[in-house]
Amino acid sequence: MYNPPDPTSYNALVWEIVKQIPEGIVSTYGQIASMIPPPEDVDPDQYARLSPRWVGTAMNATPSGEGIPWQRVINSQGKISLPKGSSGADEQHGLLEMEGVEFNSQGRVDFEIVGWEGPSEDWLTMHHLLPPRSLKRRSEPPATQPSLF
DNA sequence: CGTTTGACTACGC
DNA sequence: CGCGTAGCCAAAC
Repeated sequence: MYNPPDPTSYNALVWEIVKQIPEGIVSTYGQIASMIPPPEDVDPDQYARLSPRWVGTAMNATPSGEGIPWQRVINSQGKISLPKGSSGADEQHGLLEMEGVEFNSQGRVDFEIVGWEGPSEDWLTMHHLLPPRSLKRRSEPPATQPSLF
């Protein structure tokens, strides 16, 4: 994968966003990446493909003791991404269950129930970020969006 | 100094 | 549901 233009500031931004995830709620690498605007000199498509991995890299470098709820970031399949059986995966699973997040028999959470909707519009605007893409992949998307005008 | 390997994701079988 | 693939950088081996 290739790395973000400025890994240091990118990581800090990722952690800042992760801090906004409420207890008992989870987000995904891709959803967090979708809030961070692509640099102007980067192809949007390429950015969309690679940025989730940058978020993963940022999470891997999460500093401890700064109140960053790293456990609330899982993959798009609703599963924990840390190596299965590793102490890290066990810890993440435990912390989430502690918050009331439930896993089914296949080790997956239900985004319909615990999926994050993202920070408030105000917070996003304040930080120059984009609205996150929804975690719920509905087989039946809203065909007709009520006109706002 | 050449290879391997990433806390990812969407998509096809 | 599980497995393989592309993406194509850079740090760790």
